[in-house]
This record gives sequence, C-alpha cells and structure tokens, in this order.
Amino acid sequence: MEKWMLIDGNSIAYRAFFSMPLLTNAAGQHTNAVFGFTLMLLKLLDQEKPTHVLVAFDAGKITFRHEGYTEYKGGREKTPPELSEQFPVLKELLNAFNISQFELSGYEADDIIGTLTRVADEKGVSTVVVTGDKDMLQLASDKVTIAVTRKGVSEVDLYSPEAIQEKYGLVPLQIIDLKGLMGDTSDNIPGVPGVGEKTALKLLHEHGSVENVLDNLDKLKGKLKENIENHKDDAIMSKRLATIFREVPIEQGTDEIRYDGYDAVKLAEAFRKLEFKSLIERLQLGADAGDAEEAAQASAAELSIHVIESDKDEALLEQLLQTLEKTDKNGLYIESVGENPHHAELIGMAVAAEEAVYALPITVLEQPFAAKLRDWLEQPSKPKYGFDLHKAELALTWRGIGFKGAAFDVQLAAYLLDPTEASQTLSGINEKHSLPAVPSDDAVYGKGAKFKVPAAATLYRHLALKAEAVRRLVPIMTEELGRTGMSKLYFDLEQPLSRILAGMESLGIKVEKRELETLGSDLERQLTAIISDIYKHAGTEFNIGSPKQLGEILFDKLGLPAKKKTKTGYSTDAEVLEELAPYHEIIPLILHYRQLSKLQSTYVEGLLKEIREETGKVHTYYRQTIAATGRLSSQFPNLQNIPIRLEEGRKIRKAFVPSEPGWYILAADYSQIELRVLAHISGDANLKEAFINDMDIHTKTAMDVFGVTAEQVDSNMRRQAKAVNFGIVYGISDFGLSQNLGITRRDAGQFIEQYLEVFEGVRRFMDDIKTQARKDGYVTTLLERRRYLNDINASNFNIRSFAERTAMNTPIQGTAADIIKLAMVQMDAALRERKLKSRMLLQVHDELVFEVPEDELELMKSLVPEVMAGALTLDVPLKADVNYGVNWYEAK
DNA sequence: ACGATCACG
DNA sequence: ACGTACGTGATCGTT
Repeated sequence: MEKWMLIDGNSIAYRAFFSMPLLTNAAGQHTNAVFGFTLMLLKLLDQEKPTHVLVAFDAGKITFRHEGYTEYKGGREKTPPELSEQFPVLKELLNAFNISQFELSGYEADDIIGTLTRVADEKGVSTVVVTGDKDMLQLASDKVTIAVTRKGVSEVDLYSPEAIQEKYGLVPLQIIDLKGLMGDTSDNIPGVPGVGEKTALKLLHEHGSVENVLDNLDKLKGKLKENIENHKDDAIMSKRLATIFREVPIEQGTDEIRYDGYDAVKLAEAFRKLEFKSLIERLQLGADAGDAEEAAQASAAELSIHVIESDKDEALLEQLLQTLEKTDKNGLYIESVGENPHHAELIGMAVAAEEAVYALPITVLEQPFAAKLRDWLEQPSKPKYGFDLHKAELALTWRGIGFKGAAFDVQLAAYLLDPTEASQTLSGINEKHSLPAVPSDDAVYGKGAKFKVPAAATLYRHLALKAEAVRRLVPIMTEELGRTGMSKLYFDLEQPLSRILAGMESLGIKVEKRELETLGSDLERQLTAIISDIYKHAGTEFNIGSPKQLGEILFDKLGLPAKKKTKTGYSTDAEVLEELAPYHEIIPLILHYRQLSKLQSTYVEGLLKEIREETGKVHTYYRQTIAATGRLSSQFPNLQNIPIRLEEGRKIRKAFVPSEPGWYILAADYSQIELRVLAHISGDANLKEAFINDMDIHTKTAMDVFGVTAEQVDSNMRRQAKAVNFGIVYGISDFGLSQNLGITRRDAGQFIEQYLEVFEGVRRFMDDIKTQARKDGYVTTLLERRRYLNDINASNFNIRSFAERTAMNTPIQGTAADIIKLAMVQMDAALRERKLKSRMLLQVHDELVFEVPEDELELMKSLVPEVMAGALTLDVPLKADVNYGVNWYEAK
C-alpha cells in the first residue's frame, strides 16, 4: 500500500525557525530551522511510515499569482538572512535522508503539493500533507489528510474533511472562501476590512461561498454591508489568490519520490557537520559521542592487532604478506615525527588487511627477514591505500627505502572534498564519517613542547587504529569523489601530481652557499650603517625591529602623526611609513632597514640554514592540501616567495644554480593566466578578443576604460588599468581599488563601472557566480575543484562580502592552479617519454623552473612553453614565456 | 602561541 | 551604512 507524505518545505522551515532559539554550529552556520525541520521529519516518518516522501519548495519570488496583483506577499518582512542561509543546508540534509525535493519556477510549494494531492485523489492513494499553513486545508479529502504544525513544529494537528467540518463547519473547498473574506496579512491578501475569522465563518455558514455572500448583500446591514459592498473586487481577488493551483506541469512520475529510508553514513556525516549530537545518538548513527579514548579502546579491543618486532614474528609477517597477496584492499599508515618530512624520523607503520592489522617499527624494514614487505612497499604494481603518502614517501626515501604504488590517499581526497576543512587529521576525517573513533595525534603524542612518543604498545595500537581507519575510509571517500564530480580531478591530476612533487622535492635545488654569504656580509655592512644612522636621528638606541618601540619613537618621541592603529598599538607598516616619509628623515632609513633585515634574516640566514651540507641543495616541501583555491604551498624553505620585485632582493636568485656543471636554469611562466582564465569562464567577448590578438591586456583595458587609442595610453593610465585588472581577479570592491590607487572611493567606483560596461561578460560572470554560490553553497573551478562558502548568505555585511569576493576569485585562481598542475603532469610525462636529462625543480604558481643540460636547451626552450600553453584548451590561447641563464636570477 | 610585518603569485 | 582587495609562509618581538 502506497502512502504519500508531501511536505511544504518553506512553510515548515519558517515555523521551525521562529519556534526555535537561534542555534549555530562551530562554523557559525545557523542551524535552528534545520534542527526543527529534522525533528518534525523524524517524528512524522515514524508516525506515518510513508512509502513516498516529497518536500516542495517555493522557487523564485515571482509566481503566477503576481500577474494582476503585484503586491502579492508584498507586505511580508524579508526572509531573515539567518533563515535563508539555512535553505541550502536543509536541502543537503534532505539529500542525506534520500528524500526527494521539488521546486518549479513560477509556482509555490502549495501548488506543487496541490497538484500531487489531485493525483493522489485520482489514484486513491492515502496521503498526508505537512504544512504550517491552514490554507492547505482546502486540499483535504477522504484520501488526503492535512497535518498542520502546532506550537513549534514537532506537534501536528491532523485535519480530515470531518475534522474541518467539526472545527469550522465548512467543507475543505470553503477554506478558500474563508480566506477570500478574511484575507491573510502574511501573504498580503486583503480580504474584506472588518471581517475576521468569526464574521467570515458566520457569513459562510449562511451563504456558502463568497459569490453567494455578494449576491445576498441586501440581507446584511450596517458597517458590514458597507465594507463588503466597497470591497467586492478585493474579496473575489482574494479568493482567487487563496486558491491553490492544482494543475502544475509536473513531468516526472511519482515513483521518483519513493522513500526507502535514509543512508545512515550520509546522514551521520550531515548531522555531525551540523553538530546535532543528540540526533546522532537518537538514531544510533555512529560511535557514541562519549570519551574518545574509551571509544578507541573499545574499537581497538575488537581489532586484532599483530605486532611484528623481530624475526621471531616472521610467521605473522608471512600472514600479512599472504593477505596482501589475496586482496588489494588495505590501509597503510606510516608515522613520522616532525613537520618537515625531509628531516622526519620514521617511528613505525601499520597495515590493515582484511580483519587484522599489523604494526611494526620502521627498523624492522631494514632487517633481512622483512625484505618481502619492503618489496611490497617498493612495487608499483602493489596498490597502497594510505594517509599523506606524500610525506611518507619522502621520509622513506631519506631512509633509503623506496615507495611506489600509491593507489589512494585519504588526506588528499579529504582536501578535495573540502579544502577549507581545518581538521585534515585522520582522526577528524574519521569522526566526520562517524566511523569508530581514532584518538587524535595530539591526544596520543601531546603537542608542542609536550610532544613525546608513547610506549611501544600504545604507539602500535594508535597506528593500527589509523591504518584500520584508512582502510574503511577509502571506499567511502572514493564514492564521495564520484558523487561530487571530482574523481577525474583526483585520479588523473592530484594523485599523479603528488608523486611528481615528491620527486621534485627529493631532487632539491642547488644553492650556492658562497653567493649567499657574500650577499650576507654586504647586507651586514649596510645594516650596521643604517642602524647607527637611525639611532642618531632618534636620539636614542632602541630595537628597530620592535613595532612597539618603533611606534613609541616615531609617534610619541618624534611626534609624527599616527595614521593607523593595530590591535596592539600604532601601526608602523610600510604603507603608514611611506605616508610619513615627508615629515622626517628617519622614515626612509627605517624602510630601508626593514627591507635589508628581511633579506638578511629570511633569505640569507634562513636559506643558509636549509642547505644540506652533503649536497649543497635545499629541499622544499610542497603541500598539496593547504590552499583553499587548489594552489600548492611551499615550506622549509618556502621557495615560492624568493624576492624578485626589487633589485636588491632579486640578487638572492643568483644563489640558485644548476646542480650539474655546465647546465642551465630554465624558467617558464604563464602570461596573464588568471585574466585569460577569466576571459574563458566569463565568455566576455571583448576580453577574449584581446587575448586572441595577444594584446597587452593592461593597455587594452586602459584604452577601453578611458576611451582612448593605444597611442594615448600613458604609463599612469596603464598603471591604473593594471590595478583594476588585479581588482577584478580579487573580486572587486571600490574601497579596495581606491586604497590601492590612492584615489577616492567615488572615482574607484566609476572606474569599476566603466570597466564593467565595456567588459559586460565579466559583470555577468560576477553576478552569476554569486547567485550560484548562494544557491549551491560552493563554487567550482574548470576541473570541478570545489570550495564551500559557508558565509555566502551571512547577515553580517563584512562576512558576506568576503565570501562574495572569494566566490569571484576562487574559480579564477583555482582554475589557474588546475592548469599549471596539468602542465606539471604533462611535463613530467614529456621528460620521461623523450628520456631527457632535464629536471623539473620548482613551481611558483604560474611558473615552472627546470635545470637543463646544454644539449637540451634548445629543445626545452620550445617544449616547456608548448606543454604549458597546451595543458588545457580554452576559448583563448594560453601563453608561456621562457628564459634561461646560469642561475635563477639570469633566467629572466 | 600570536600578531605584525613583508616576501611571493 | 557597513569597511575590504585573493592566496600563501618565515621571521621577529611580545604575551
């Protein structure tokens, strides 16, 4: 027997919102309407046991009811942003429930439900309609019952036609007449003034319908008669407005709203995100929310853990290897201590295979009896499923142990699924999926100064739990990547790239110690001179590097005007100092001091510390799971921020040299990749044309914005146009541009307006991407990389504006990141295929750096830009410029 | 541990 | 009216 449940989504969400206190989760997302909705849903699913469920939503603001009565729903307060931000969340949650949703442009939820109840009546299917709106009572029939929420949302009153008769003395269709007479302030339906529920009911009991009341006006008298006479048309129109339209063109069959129960894993994940702990418990959706350690012990107890410590355990090892032979499903966890994998100490590993987990200290791998396990690690054909295999591979490599055959990395997958998720720990990912708890690393090892490797047994148990968690997470995350359209991005791009990055990092780049030392002593001399000069001007010695002391000297002692303040005191940043330059001779000295001491401490001393004694190389660590846009980041040392803009700093690049005598450094960088990407994704005809003709984009922008010819563009106009282009990429605001150019907000605003008039496709993109972000709660890049924007519907202007700029910037910056990553994978393949000796060393967001032997120079000069430009075909050409020299400085 | 500052794209 | 450009990491001084 079919049983349908049709829910008026907007109405219930509204009721829930106003009946619950404002709840928020840790991410600042309001959740009260979603919570109330869920309580109602769980209760009614249990009570009614429907076989089919549909939640209908209103779509858009304009419905057919507005035709002829534009004020419909006019007086209504705007939906509070705290509520509207919950709709995307609610819709996502309904997906986790496996409940169908429907909305149709131009119609309200009422009409969709009205249409389906008509179908239900025709088919004779027993149906319950859930709403907060008594208007819907007009749909009641012997098959259709209306559940109207009462006080909050979890209690409902059920109305059958009999119940309506009993309460109002009306048949269901007369509810429309009731509304026609009394009106409805919330929908701005006027009705007749002075007629409320009581009078309307009396009139209807006597005359039956609005029309009959109007035909029998002579039977009325006094003020009532006068009011109805004067508002005849209003009454007729109000009745029309209150009538639910039951002929909505719904195409799909009702089979599509079948409800077969929720997906516990998805639902648990959704509840966890929303922090509905009580509901997780109530539905027994996962591990108890109790003590993590306790839970870990409980799950560890169920887990059979075998420790392999010496050749006495050879039988266990054999058992592990046999299991690995039998099945490709495994979970590998390799533990290292320390942030820098090039220096990390490996302390142990665990492999989960089928029902058992095997844990061992890394030293075992170096013993002869474990040679086969080492082979397994080194075999590309033996798939490994792990967590942060990139780091593991590097740490193993430094220990002389090879690693090949990475098949899936839970950390990398988690990053793609939500690149902004702060907790990229295995424990966090595990918890998010409501799997048996794994204690956090902090809990086991302690953090910061308290870090300590625990006793062997504790360590093995922890590693075993992590390996087991990996094994369980792999299929879940593989499925999630598929569901979010990111399988290709993961398997064809990010995963291959992680191997390539590990290779680049192990290779390292040579840095001339002598060159840095020479630069350093030069800086030292200059700094000594500047420091004493500064002391002279200040009349006292102080720590110039202390913003606090500097502020006191400048603003208190020397009496310079303070411009900006920070949380802790005066701001003394370069922007402030530059404004102060005309007031005192000390200012340029301080700016110069800052510049030189930065070079000295970060780039000379800092870099020297990173050079490996044995090889003279530095080995950066590219992190693939940090940047929210999909870019890489670089650490220990950061080789993505080596100075270039000022000549003094640029000299640092002279120290970066090829590792083989007679070779060259070759650097290729994309030309205007972000604006080219913008041209493609916005489809702006003008911007596309500019790149198709390979014009100087800033000059072209200046021509269009200022309305002049190429010859008339002076350097200042070009500079301003360049700033506008930057602004566009960042998600423009007039204030931001005015700051950058030192002009008024008005002027900046006019610039932007001028720009958007000429580049109208860009304007459309900016508008569309924000709308789409509000609807979906995330934005994507060309390769479907995703970034969630939780704040896109925030009520706080600042927070929301930030999210909007992010919505505009992320597809641009992120697509550019996609493209250079593609180029890296293709370049790696090209070097292998052609068996070239040249090596890819560095990536700096839009630039790739290689070391190249002389006999490959000519080839590489054409190959690299060719591969980079051809990495992805867009509607505009991509372009890469190439340079080379005996060091990185000369490759310009 | 955190904020201010400044290096890069 | 609200007050900001997007994305990172290293170093220093202060708490």
